[in-house]
Amino acid sequence: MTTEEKIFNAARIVFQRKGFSGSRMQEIADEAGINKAMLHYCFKNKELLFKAVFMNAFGQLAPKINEIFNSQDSVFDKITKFTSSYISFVILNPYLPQFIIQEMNNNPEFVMSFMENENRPNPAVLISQIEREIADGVIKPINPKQLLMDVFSMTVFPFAAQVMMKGILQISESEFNEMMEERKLTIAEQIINSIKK
Amino acid sequence: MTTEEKIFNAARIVFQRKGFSGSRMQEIADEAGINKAMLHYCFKNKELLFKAVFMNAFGQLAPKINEIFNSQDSVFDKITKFTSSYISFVILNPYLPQFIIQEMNNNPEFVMSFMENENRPNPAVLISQIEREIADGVIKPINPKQLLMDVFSMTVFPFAAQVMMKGILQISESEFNEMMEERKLTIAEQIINSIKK
DNA sequence: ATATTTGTCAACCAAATGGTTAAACCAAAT
DNA sequence: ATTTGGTTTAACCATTTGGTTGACAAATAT
Repeated sequence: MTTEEKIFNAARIVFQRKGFSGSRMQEIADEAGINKAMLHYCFKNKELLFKAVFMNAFGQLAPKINEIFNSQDSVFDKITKFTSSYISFVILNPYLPQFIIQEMNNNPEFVMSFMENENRPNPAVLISQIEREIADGVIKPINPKQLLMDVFSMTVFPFAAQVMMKGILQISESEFNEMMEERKLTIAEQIINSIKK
Repeated sequence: MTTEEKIFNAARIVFQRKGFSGSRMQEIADEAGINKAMLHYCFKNKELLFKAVFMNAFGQLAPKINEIFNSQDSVFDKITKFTSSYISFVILNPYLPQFIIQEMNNNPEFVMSFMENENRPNPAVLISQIEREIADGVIKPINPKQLLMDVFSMTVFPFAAQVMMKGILQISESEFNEMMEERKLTIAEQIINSIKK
């Protein structure tokens, strides 16, 4: 593993746990097991290092989502594929959702700036498809954006609010993961049931 | 408005927007229109000021939730009341959910410590009630904790991930609020439909 | 072999930041 | 009028923190 990779991985761990302003360059250096000066040698400064980590995180998710959203599948299939593959991925990267949401809230303009490129999750195609399937009588008349919000909510929220949900529901790490595995199968079914005609 | 109140309100605004580590004492002082030394005169230090703000935020939500969860209503009525009154409240305090979730993630041990007292959202009663109604054949056999997760997800997520959802769905502040008003009525109906026998 | 570039570090620096202090201010009590 | 108590401030302090420098080692090229 190159030094740059060591730094990047360390930065990912620290930034995702503590956010941009809660993270210290020294802590990242320690985590990477190298000198603090190396951070600046490899990544210029904190902001650029953060940007690299954030865009990598986002860049892992967005294409996956777009691929599903823009495929030739039916709306029902897209919902099924999205929930299942999103949960599979995020179980392996449990800090990602909260990390992205947090930094977007704390620093909207900074984040939104590189939210414009073609790599952002773009549901435009899916939305028209939903409208078409409504017109065709396959789906009940609903607001497509509300449907998308439902899908994201049911899928992403448990991870984003993981600590809180564990606290409220009094469940352990492993119980939580079991519940998420279960959700992989149930969420889509439930949502589809509520919108199919 | 007393100085202490001015400080507290300023702190609430700044902390909720930028989180604990992203907030500066000077910025809070400026927002309150007073000298920085007053912060320390009134609230000793940053941590205690933050604690006051956080516990106030949490203290506004938890009792509301418990009141509904522990009432004499049916499960269906509880779901309806929760979603509707939660959304009404949070529309007026849109930064609250993300604030609470963020600080819980960034600082689990600190937050979990006062998650032990009687003031935390406690769904124990509701969970047994769900089990009873399942046994009685009113509700389909489901995992009660999954049901709670669904309710929280559908209700809280759009606010917690507000900035991201606005970005992805390309909606404005006012469109967002309209959607939330609509959700007040539809979410409960949708969830109830998916679990009623 | 030698020069040159690249990688790595200990020590250092300037700015930011949380926190303190001592004096001034002011209203109420004497 | 003077004292007294809490309130408010400007100036200051110690530490933390992001970032830099110059020396030195390890490759890489000539």
